[in-house]
Amino acid sequence: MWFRQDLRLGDNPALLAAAATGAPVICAYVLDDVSPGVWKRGGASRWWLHHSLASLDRDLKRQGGALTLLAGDARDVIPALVRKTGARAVYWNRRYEPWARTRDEAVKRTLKQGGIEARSFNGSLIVEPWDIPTKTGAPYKVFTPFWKALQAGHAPSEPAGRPARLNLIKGPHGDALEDLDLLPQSPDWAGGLREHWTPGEEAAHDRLAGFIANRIEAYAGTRNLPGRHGTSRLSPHLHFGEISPRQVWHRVRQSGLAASDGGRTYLSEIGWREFSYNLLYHFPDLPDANFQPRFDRFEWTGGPAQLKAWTRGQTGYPIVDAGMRELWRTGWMHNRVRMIAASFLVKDLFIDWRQGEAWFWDTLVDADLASNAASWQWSAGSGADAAPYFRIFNPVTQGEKFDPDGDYVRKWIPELHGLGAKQIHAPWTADSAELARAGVRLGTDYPEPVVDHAEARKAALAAFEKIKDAA
DNA sequence: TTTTGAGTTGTTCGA
DNA sequence: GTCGAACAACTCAAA
Repeated sequence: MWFRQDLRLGDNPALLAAAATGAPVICAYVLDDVSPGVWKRGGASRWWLHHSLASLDRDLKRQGGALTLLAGDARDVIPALVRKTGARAVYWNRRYEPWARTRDEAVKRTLKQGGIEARSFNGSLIVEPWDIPTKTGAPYKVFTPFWKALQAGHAPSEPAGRPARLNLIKGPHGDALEDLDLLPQSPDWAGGLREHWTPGEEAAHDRLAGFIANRIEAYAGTRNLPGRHGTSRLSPHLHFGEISPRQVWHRVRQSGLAASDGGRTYLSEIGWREFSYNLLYHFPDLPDANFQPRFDRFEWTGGPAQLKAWTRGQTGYPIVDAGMRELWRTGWMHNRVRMIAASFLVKDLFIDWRQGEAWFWDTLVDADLASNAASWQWSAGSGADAAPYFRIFNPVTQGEKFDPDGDYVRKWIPELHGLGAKQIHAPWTADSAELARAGVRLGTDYPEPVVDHAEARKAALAAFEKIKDAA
């Protein structure tokens, strides 16, 4: 059993099939930093992976097995492991990243040439991207019809539990987890991650249960409020396959809330994950190239200084900076704020969305090639079914609307703590007495805005106008 | 083949 | 303060 991004024992099709053979099963994980090229896993994601592997190894040991850890190009490592162990078959759950598809096909070919059975399964998606075409056979490019078709024709079957009889044996000694170098050493910047997250299958189910018990009913409204704990925070668990979308779907149904506003809205977010994978599969350039080629002519005039202000949370727009600091500290950012921060990078700072995509890739614990690429292209306006060009978020209005008391900003930008709700999203509008009372020296404790949003908006509209004709 | 209806998440302006 | 319209035109998906 070759584990990849399916780090769970429950509802794991490849593991179930391996168990069903009755043969002894060796469990392996390969840290392959070679095959992904530029899309090698980022720092925050590596931290998560470390702990998720540790968790899976503990679970396997309880069943008499263990996880064999190996590093290197899976095209070499997997066949070598087969030779060493005398394995007769290798089972795994599919991945959809372009580099992973190429790699896995090669592994499969090599194994089959050697007379080894190689089987892959669907362990990550409700519907395989090739199983949900439009009536003309083309892939869906618009979310709503895609989601309708999925619900009508591809509702997932009941999730399976853990294999009832699993004959695990220990494989050869591989690398020690510590030697895979997944954790930051000097400096150890993972303190905020440890505070906020517990990787692993059990924690994933706890998160989901807590969400369904306490938050899903009000989700349609509270999901937009970054100062409240209104979302499920399941994204990293889903990314690593500690829980399957099918399990999520059925837990929500079992709760009886699937048809409520909150339940429907939440399940549609699972739908967006599916849609992103559908796009990535059919358009493998999605992470690297504008889906709409006319965006190739867009003039990205923002430079390194602006990018630095954005990544450090020093743009002078509190809602943007709060989000960027939450990301840096916890490896996660609230979805509403992701949209605001993305809109700001692209439409206020005129920086190519791919730079934002790369930053998120490195800093998010839930960094996922499909979701990250599809969402950045959506925000930039360059994607399939993207936001209309005139949809430019106003960071002040958004802050006032979705963080009305300023709690979220105060949490992540302590230097603005003394400002009231009226000024906290636009500190430059406070008069000098108010600033003095709050103990804020603008330009010293907290930056002046790096750009004037009203001007930037006009410039963005003009820039979009320029690339409008001739698609 | 042609037609028709629709398309995640917003902002601004003027009445 | 509130509300509706304008912001473009295009592409997608299905009838």
